Amino acid sequence: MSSPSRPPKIHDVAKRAGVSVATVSRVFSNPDIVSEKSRKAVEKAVLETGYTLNVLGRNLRQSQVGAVLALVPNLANPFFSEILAGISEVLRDAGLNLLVLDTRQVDRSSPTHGLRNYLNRSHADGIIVLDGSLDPALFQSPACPPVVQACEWNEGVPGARVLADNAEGARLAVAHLLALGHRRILHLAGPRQNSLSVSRAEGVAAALSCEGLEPVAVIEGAFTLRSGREAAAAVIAARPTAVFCDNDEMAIGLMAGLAEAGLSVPGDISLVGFDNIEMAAYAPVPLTTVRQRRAVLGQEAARLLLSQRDGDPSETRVLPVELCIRQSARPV
Amino acid sequence: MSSPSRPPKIHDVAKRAGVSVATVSRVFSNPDIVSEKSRKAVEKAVLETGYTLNVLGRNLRQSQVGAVLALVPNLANPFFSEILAGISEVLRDAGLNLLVLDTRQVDRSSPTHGLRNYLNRSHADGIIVLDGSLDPALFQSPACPPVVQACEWNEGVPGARVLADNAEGARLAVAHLLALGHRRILHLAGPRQNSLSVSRAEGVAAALSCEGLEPVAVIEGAFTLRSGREAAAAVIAARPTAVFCDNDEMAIGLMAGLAEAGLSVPGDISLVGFDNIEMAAYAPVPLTTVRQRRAVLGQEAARLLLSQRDGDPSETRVLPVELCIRQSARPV
DNA sequence: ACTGCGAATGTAACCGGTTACATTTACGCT
DNA sequence: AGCGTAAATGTAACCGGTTACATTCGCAGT
Repeated sequence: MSSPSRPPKIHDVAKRAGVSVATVSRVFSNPDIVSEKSRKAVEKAVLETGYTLNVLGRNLRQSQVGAVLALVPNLANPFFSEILAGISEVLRDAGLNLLVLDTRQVDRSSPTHGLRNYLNRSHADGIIVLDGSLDPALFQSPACPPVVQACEWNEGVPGARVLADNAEGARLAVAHLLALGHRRILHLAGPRQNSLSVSRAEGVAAALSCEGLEPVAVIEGAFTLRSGREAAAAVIAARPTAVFCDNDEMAIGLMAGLAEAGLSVPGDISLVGFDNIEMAAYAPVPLTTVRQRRAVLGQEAARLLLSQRDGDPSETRVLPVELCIRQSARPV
Repeated sequence: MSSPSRPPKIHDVAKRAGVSVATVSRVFSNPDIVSEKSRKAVEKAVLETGYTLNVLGRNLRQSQVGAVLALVPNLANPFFSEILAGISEVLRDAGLNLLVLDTRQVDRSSPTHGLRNYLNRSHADGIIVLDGSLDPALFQSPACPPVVQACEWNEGVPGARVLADNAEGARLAVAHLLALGHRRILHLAGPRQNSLSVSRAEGVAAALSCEGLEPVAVIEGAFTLRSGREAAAAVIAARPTAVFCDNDEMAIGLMAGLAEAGLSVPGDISLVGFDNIEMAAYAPVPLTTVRQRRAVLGQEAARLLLSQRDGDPSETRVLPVELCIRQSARPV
């Protein structure tokens, strides 16, 4: 449309439309306060020049980035993708972009490089932390934007939290096994220091203590398929009649490991998982598990971040979970 | 450390260190050209004031965003998470951030809103497109930054491409089935217009034509577990001895559907998938499939984008695939 | 005609860095 | 001492918008 040389600036549009730059700016940010006549003139000039707003200029002046950073422990882990989708959805409606950073890929501790650089108002307008293993000191800086923790959490980190009712979910799962008559129940847990593992262990203990029981063993896994399979030998050695797994992937891995050892699920051992990933229904034996709505969790995290940014006090929101009964657990 | 009022600016640091703002700036961007003495003074002043660089200012001046945008068809689909991880890794090493946008969540066509706003130099320094179904006209604007297509692609979109050797993968899979003696082979494909489906269909045809054969049927699915399961009835009706599925999820879904119908894999029907998702090895019957390295694909896409940004000509890179033999396919 | 007032618009400072260019400094050499 | 040159530093313009504040305009009321 115009000279092919350099991209048109707001100034060019203003000159062409016969108005000031302020008016052009207002047409973009607050069209209602400019007269019909000027507005039309500006819109025409925009079309003629092919002008597009340079967001960098606006962002600098308004001291905002227009993006929120999500810190995920492992971007390749499908568990997080649905949470991210929920986050993304809410952010988009608020006109914000989603930045994603894999905390594994980044130097977590260096005082001057690595993660610290990202935790800055000029990098993101807010941060959603899905990784409970980060140093809380990182978030103490006055330059750090508002923070919301989702899914996993860490006591030292300030700001709102949104999490599934992990203890209740584990309690439901184990209560289900107890109701089926199981007494020798094993807990295939996540990493010891992980906040999810801790609260799920509480739920397990709560359910078992009603009957005066304890787990026949607690085995530590890594939330992965492989670690589930590798736990099979140790599980068998403990001779449980049922296993509660801290997530579905370990449960499915364990299923494979038990099959290799010639044991059948649920014939020899009953299994309950956690998360209700889509694959749970398609496992060798459809998996009884605890559903947590990951998309909702992401949405809620984004909403909390937005309201925190607007000055609302930070709160902790606990999302309900429910038992999803399939075929991997049955009476002794 | 300093006044709690407003965050320190580069000017404050300069005054404190007794140097000019230019020197401070140079300490950050090019420390080698400033004298030892000044450098120490600046570093000391930075610590004392708690100064942190405001990236917005720098970005505006340098007309760069410091981020690359990835356009994914469905963020909740775990297939993409590993690609994103690969992209993220390379970008991080180049000092760039990863922005993610779910193209489902966004108005694809509006001329003034939706996607178009994002395809702008002031939004991202480059774009990686993982969605082959976008209108190529979107990328024609002179304000659009460099584009790389990965995985799926669209002929009309300019720029480099990186893709797995889909045709070869499909050919390998079907040749494997032929070698096992299968003659009645069915193709459970992706959506008809999808670029992956198209090239995989070519590979299927290439392998079959060597024997003068054609698929006994082609069924269109949606790359999902559910669509695989739902295809079971139509599959059975066509009476194949083997099925090649365009991805692992449909294969696993189909496995479930066949089991419900009382058919065994590979006893009654052999199955081959595509992708080698982690779950493939843990399916009810470990799935023979075609491996494509998704992380590598993402890395390569990011590398191509970087070199394209540096002025290198855009090229198309085809990544090798390999057959991964497990237990879901066996001789007739 | 004059005043008052709200709506519309314009001017110019400002956001916080980077960097071209000018200037100063340090130092070796005749 | 005088000069030339390279290294180090400083000054101020610049990136491209937004917005506080001042100004002008339009119109109703007396």
